[in-house]
Amino acid sequence: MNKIAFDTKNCGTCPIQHRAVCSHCDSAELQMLDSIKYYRSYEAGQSVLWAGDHMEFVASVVLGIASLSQGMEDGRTQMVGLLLPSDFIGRPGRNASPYDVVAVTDLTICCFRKKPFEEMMLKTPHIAARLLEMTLDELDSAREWMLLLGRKTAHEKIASLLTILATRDANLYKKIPLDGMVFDLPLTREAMADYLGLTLETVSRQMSGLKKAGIIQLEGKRRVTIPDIARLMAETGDDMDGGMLV
Amino acid sequence: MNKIAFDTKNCGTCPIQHRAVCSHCDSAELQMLDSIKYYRSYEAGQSVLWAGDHMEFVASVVLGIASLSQGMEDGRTQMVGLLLPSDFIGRPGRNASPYDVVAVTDLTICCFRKKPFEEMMLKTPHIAARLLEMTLDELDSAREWMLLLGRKTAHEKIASLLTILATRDANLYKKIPLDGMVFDLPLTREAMADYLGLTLETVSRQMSGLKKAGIIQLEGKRRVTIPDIARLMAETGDDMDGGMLV
DNA sequence: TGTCCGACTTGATCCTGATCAATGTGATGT
DNA sequence: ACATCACATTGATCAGGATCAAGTCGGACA
Repeated sequence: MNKIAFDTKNCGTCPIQHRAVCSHCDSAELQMLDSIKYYRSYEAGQSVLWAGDHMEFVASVVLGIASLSQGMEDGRTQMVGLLLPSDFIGRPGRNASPYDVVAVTDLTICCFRKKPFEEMMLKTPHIAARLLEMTLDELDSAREWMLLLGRKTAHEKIASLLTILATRDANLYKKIPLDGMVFDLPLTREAMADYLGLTLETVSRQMSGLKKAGIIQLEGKRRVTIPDIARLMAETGDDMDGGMLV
Repeated sequence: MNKIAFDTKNCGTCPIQHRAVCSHCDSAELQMLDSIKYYRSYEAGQSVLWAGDHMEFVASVVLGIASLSQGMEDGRTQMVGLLLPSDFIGRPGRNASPYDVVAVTDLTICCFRKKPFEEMMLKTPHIAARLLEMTLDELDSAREWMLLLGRKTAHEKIASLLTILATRDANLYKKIPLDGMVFDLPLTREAMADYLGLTLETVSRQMSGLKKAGIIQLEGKRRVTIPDIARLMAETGDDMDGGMLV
């Protein structure tokens, strides 16, 4: 998944988003980026963009989580992207978002005015290269997600999501994925359902099932303890060798 | 979907794959690409690459259709990509395919040796830009596909697939999508099922259903006639305004 | 001409997850 | 302390697709 490390040195006041687009920033580039950037913050549940909205910026997630969703007329919705700190919003050469972008948790993004950002991209090829790399990573995770949506059972879907969230949390805080780990679900049951292509009732039932089976413990609605991560991963249906293909 | 037009002028002996990676080829670039390329052909059903295989090339589809699939241990598989002429196979900076690549129809691809191709990419930024554009297009269609897998009924899935294949056929031969159009399904029922996250029996039943409803006509197993494309599209569940977001 | 085989169709039944409905829980504010 | 509200759980029932099991069709080949 090639995420940017959560590390503030080298990049001054706005580290994450700079390094998200550029891992070899020189000071001229930093200065350029600084001059075209501004921040926006949203509360959990707020909409950042509606599908079809004009976008005058591209942006990078600084703090919190955002989702991309596609909707159908009758109200059915499917989440198609989950954006974490350092992930990129928007697309060079596109003026409108084809997706709803929603703040899942409280969210801060760093926006870059589109026109100058695109000009800068033309002048600094390694920014384009970095974007290509990030986009290919996103494509890979979209394809993994397609397998989940098309072929996994509700049970496997939930186990997969918990594994993803747990692993992500472990990486974020630079812990090795550990048995006995505790973390807070950043998603409501409804958001989990949208992610997994299920109803929120099914999500709730499956969570209760995993709890009864002793695979997870729940404290309140959001706090999850995973006593034995291998046991959870055994429920995902995934290949266990897990060797990342480079 | 930003596909390359099926047009041979300007690009000599190997037009499609060159223009797939480069819409502004100059002769030095063409010469360079020529020197590192070779062709491979496969029969329908043959495997091009197994997941995990070492890849010494990147490639571009010249003729025919290939699929990317993910498998699970127990044999369940999900198609995650359908590659048409001009589509790109492989990823700069990656040595093994994470997917099974299979020739859906008879297939010819044009391979470029990976090392020199990557070196060339570094020297010619518009190739990287073109790859970024293509990758973003693929990401968009993957996300559309996720909505289909997660939220559409079997009925809507089939209608969507037929619409996609019909539209694609119409574009390929530069016909305006037309009522009364006839085309051959390039996919077996099983491949359709893998594409849609269904079983082949369900695919078959839904096809029969559409036929009984008079929305499509079937001659033999593969030849499809669509008397009224709007009527088919009404079954997809999709937004009808269809304005491509640029 | 027959038979063989793979691709497809159709039928009967089962089961997972959706739907509809009621209830529970905890945080917030008054 | 209580009302309120959003979020979550649980139950009862239903239905869309999966599964298991025969059959059909059409082309290749002896």
